[in-house]
Amino acid sequence: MVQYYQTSFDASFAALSDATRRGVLEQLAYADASITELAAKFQMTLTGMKKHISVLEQAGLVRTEKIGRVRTCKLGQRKLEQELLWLENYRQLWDARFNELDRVVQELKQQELSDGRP
Amino acid sequence: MVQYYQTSFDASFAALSDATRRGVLEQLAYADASITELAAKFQMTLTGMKKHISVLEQAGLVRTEKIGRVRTCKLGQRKLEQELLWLENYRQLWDARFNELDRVVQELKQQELSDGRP
DNA sequence: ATAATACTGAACCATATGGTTCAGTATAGA
DNA sequence: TCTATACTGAACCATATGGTTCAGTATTAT
Repeated sequence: MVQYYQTSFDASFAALSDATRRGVLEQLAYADASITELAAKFQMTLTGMKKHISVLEQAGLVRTEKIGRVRTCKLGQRKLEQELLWLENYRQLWDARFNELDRVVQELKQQELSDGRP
Repeated sequence: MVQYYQTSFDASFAALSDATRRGVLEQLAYADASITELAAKFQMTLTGMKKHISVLEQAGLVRTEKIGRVRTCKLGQRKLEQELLWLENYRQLWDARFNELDRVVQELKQQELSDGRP
């Protein structure tokens, strides 16, 4: 894994580790929203929501634009493709690892069998 | 999203938000390892590595077994399938959202055109 | 001009995180 | 039996997190 990805992964997975933030992302996938709207929907103070938005923005998952006194939040440029690839790769390794174990277990069983009947 | 998944997602994404822990998972996908081995590989005290392993264990990503004085760490039962599904779904929503924006932009262009020539 | 709205920043709080050291305990090896 | 190894737990530390309140500032509406 390249060093470059490390910090980026840290930030995006950390951003995803909070239910409110995952909810915000889902919400923004449905429609853009202001801080006030999001704060209301997730029952939180404006300041609290602002912090979450900052985290998402830092991770490149959300982009915001302030027009007048309203800051509108939209989905950012990152669609978590690298993270998706990491997970897919992991699942593949996991499967390979467990298939290998299965194989070993099968071999042991074979041995038992051949030990059983000479 | 069902409430049940929330805490589980919190734990697994939080576990993945650290480069050392992702490294440990990759390592364990390759071969089981003791705490000492992992601590050496990631240049950290035993106690430090033990904490990471605890986090991974809590998240169900790693399973350990102590035989004699050696605790061996192996991949856990969770292969992050739900998390993978969440990311896939998100990417899909993201694409849909941006395609929609493209469509709106196209419509605006069309309008400009028809405004241009009566 | 006044009042309401929308956000922002600082300060605070409790708890978590990622690491350490130090002092054990339990097991394995000579 | 003595010693080295492998882990474990408590305590500590600095910093981050997820939230709050309170006191602003900037915009919009009346």
